[in-house]
Amino acid sequence: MGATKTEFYTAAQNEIALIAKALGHPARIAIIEYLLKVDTCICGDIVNELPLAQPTISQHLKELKNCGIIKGNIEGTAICYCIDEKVLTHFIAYFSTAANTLQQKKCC
Amino acid sequence: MGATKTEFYTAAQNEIALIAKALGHPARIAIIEYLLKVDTCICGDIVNELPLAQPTISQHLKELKNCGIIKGNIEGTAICYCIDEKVLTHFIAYFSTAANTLQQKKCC
DNA sequence: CTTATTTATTGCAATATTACGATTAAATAA
DNA sequence: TTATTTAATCGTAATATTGCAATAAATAAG
Repeated sequence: MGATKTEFYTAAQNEIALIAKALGHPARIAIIEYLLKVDTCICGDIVNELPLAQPTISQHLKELKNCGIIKGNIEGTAICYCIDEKVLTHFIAYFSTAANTLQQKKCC
Repeated sequence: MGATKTEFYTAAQNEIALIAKALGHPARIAIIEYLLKVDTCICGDIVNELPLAQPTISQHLKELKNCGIIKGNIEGTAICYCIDEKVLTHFIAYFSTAANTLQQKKCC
C-alpha cells in the first residue's frame, strides 16, 4: 500500500494528474513564474532566485521536464529552460472543458 | 528536512500549488470527472465507481474540499458534492494568463 | 430507543516526496 | 592538459501521501 493505483485510471486521467502533480509545489510554480518573467530563458539563476539549493532546483526542474511542461535546450555551458506551450495549452483546455460542462448544470 | 518551505513563497503561489496538488492524483481527477458526468450530484456512489475503499475516497474528497475545488452540502443522510466553479475558474485564469504571457515571447 | 445507512476519523504499513551535502559529468576557457 | 563553470546524480534523513481495516459519528427509519 501507499502507491497510487495508476493502472485503474485512463491514460488521459493519469496524464492530467501528472501535470497537475508537477505544478503542485510552490517552488515549481515559482520556477514557472520565473521562466515567464525573464526575457532570455538562460536560467541557471533560478538557483539565485529561490531559497533552495542547486540539487533541489535541479530535481524540481526534472519533474517539470518529466511531465513535459518545460523543456531544456543545451546552450553552451548553460541550459535554456522553456515552458512548452503545447502542454500548457492542453492542460488549460482540459479544465476549460470541465468548466464549460459545469456551467450547463448549476447543481448545488 | 523533507517538508516544503511554504513560507518562502507568495500566497498566490502557495494557493495555486495547493489546488494543483489536489488535482495531482488520478483518483481525484476521476472524482472530478464523475461529478461532471452525473446529473444529480448526490454522490456516495463515487465509491462504487472507483476501485478504492470508502475511507480512501473520503480522504480524497477531503483533500479536494481543503483546496476549495469542491464543496459538500449535507442532504439528509447523504452528502451532495459539487465543483466550486469560482475556484476552478480562478485556477484556469492563472494558467491562461501564463499562456498569454508566453505567446508574446517565443524564446526556445 | 434501536437499527440501518452514509460518511468521517483513527491507526498503521507501504511508498513517495522534499531537501541538501557530496560527488560526478559535461562543456568551455585558459 | 588543467581549471572553471554549470547542471545532474547519489545517498540519506525528514516528512508527506496513499490505501485500507476497524471504528466512530450522524442522521433516518421503524
